[in-house]
Amino acid sequence: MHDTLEAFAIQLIDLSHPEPDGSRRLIPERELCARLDVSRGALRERLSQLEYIGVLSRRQGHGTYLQAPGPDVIRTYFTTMRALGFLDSTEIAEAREMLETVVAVQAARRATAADAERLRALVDEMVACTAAGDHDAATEADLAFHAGLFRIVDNPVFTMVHTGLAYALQQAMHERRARAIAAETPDADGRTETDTIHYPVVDAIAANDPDAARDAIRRHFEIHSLITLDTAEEAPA
Amino acid sequence: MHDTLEAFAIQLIDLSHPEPDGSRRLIPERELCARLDVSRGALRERLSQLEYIGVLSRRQGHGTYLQAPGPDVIRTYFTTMRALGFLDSTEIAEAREMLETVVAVQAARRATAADAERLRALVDEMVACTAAGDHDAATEADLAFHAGLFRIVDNPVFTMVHTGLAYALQQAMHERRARAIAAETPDADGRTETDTIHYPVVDAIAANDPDAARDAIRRHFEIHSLITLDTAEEAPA
DNA sequence: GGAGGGAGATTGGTCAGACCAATGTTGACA
DNA sequence: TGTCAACATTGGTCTGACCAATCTCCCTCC
Repeated sequence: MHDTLEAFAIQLIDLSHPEPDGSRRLIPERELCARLDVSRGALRERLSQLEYIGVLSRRQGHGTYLQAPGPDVIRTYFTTMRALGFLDSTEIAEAREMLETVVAVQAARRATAADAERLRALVDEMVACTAAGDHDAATEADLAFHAGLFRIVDNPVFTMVHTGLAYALQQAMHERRARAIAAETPDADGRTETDTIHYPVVDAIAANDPDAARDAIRRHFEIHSLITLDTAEEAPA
Repeated sequence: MHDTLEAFAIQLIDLSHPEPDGSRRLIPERELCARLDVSRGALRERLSQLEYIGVLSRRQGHGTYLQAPGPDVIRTYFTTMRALGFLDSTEIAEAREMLETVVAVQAARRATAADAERLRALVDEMVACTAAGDHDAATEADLAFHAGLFRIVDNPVFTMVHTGLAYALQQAMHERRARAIAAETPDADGRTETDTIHYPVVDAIAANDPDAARDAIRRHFEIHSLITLDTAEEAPA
């Protein structure tokens, strides 16, 4: 078992059979051991690594499957690094904002009218939730809006990284949003600045105007940044 | 062992002792099993996951250490996904170019004169290598230049992601560069377009001009893109 | 005949103990 | 004092067994 993980993974393809849903079912672990001439313990160590990165799932009493990883594959990666103090929230938040900026610009280049409408609907929903006092739902809609930007650009690497960063920041984002809401004075329509700042982003994307999108998302982060939210974490070292 | 990986990792901190180099040495596996009330096999499955993401290293006959992950932690992640066909080179290349674009812009905001000089030296070296006919060394210098952009911005998330993407593209990049060099006609100084296109990036960064940096890096990718390099890969499904 | 349920098979999850392999440590010997 | 062999430490692997969740199939009962 001194192969690289990718070499090991490739071997598994030949030791599996296709399923109707597009995944591939591996032969049972005990057979795999025999075929690869390795003990079950060593095999399971490798399988658990592949499971960790989301390309493999195991169900007791059912089987083991090779599958396309979901968008949250990188999630545990960042949350673990953050939990151990090897990344702090400031660094994660900074990366997220730079990522969203470039994605908003790219989305403005690529968005169809339908894409823009979907985005606008999400902002409308967020505003409605805020007006109704349901801040948790509003935060959900907020997250959906940002995920929507990535959906337009439709690059799996960016989507995975962004999803992972969003998870790692989730706690901080909820707290920050609650604080922002509390500090803001709603206008006549019950909208907070946090809500309305999203519309220029939608407008720019609907107009396919990358430069306007860059300005709008930048203004958004100016009043809604998570950077420097908490820097008091300490590394375990 | 139904904890999340980050919860498990946090437990380990208390079961380790600091080392002079800043890492933390875990107590032996057999003791860990007893303390965590779990079998060695199950424990090792978890440890191998942490090892995979680079926050833990194991040396036979030596010990197990918690450590800060290096910049290449995400490498196996992308290479494995690519090997299994869940990511293709086009997607990886696109992400890399968008990432480098935003990083070049940010670098232009933050770069000191010393930063810019380091970058310029790398391009000079690349040009010298090309002129001397050492295309491998030139490619190395090229990679170092792009890594240098990330060093200026100094965000560990971006650095990790970029390093991982670069690894996953390494083969493709070498091939592409060899092809580009072969197709180009050097100018009077023996410089190819691939070489000289880097200087405007350095100039923009030295001038702390983000907009110029964006234009320069975009022009760079227009003649040096890896996107659509190969799209003939097939998913194992 | 159809629905429900239980026995058994399948398969991943865990455990225990042993031995192998690499590394570090100690102390005897030249 | 330097060298090296024996031993201790520690991660790496193997074997075989049993547990737990799930599925399959057939029997029973309505």
